[in-house]
Amino acid sequence: MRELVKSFKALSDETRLRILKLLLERECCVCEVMQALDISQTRASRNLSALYDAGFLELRKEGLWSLYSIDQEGVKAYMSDLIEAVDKGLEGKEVAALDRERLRKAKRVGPECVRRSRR
Amino acid sequence: MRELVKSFKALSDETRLRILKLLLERECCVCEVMQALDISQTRASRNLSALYDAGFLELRKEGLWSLYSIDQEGVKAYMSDLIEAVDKGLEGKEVAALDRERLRKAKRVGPECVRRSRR
DNA sequence: TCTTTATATGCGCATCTACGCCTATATTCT
DNA sequence: AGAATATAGGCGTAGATGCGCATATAAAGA
Repeated sequence: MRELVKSFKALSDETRLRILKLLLERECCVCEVMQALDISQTRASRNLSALYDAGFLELRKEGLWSLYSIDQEGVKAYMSDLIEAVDKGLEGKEVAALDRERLRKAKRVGPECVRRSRR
Repeated sequence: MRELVKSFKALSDETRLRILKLLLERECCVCEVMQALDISQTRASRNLSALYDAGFLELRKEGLWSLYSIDQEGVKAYMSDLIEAVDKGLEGKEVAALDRERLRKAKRVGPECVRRSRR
């Protein structure tokens, strides 16, 4: 689950999505990214790193260039994590002690948790 | 694309993922969510709203309760957006003027964009 | 009507995030 | 070696985010 949060964080930024869009076309160096998206070098570099750290990109060094490209395996892993998570209800059960019927019968029409948590 | 960023933002929080996990089990009121996840009322309410605003939840009022549940249609829409986005390279082309070969031939071995953007 | 209870929200604060500026590092060319 | 260039990273800051506290609102029930 923690892994999923990390992936979603990496994807919840317009600049990074634009970078992904660009890299879906083809492998690019930082310079090309900054040109194509008309953003600063720092910004391009930082966001590429972020996507890399999240496992969405591959990095290949060639001379002065850092060539980034989509990491097919990483994306595949993300997609299958996502699908599996939904499939099995995001791992384990969170419900546990939850039982609305029981609470209803226990006199109170609903849990008076607010009050309890206040004092 | 903007819509996707919004969705990813909503999903990039552990509390909200736990809420989704819970709601995959069954519909819950705010009280139940705060109990099951052992979080404050404010926190439960705010995060439920966030998921609702992002289109992942449905809301049904019954007496004093706000009953939240997974919005099947919303999730479906998200998944298809996601898949379609990847499929068509996240809408439109970003590459445009990008041409590494051209740049290579233009004397410079690589774009000297850093320098250019500095002054 | 008065009380209880569930939920939502304004305010303030601590923290996180994105990014610009500047500089260090590394590689290549002369 | 010295110069040019591509990239990364430190530092500072503005803005976003998460959340607790207190309170407003609304729906029942007594």
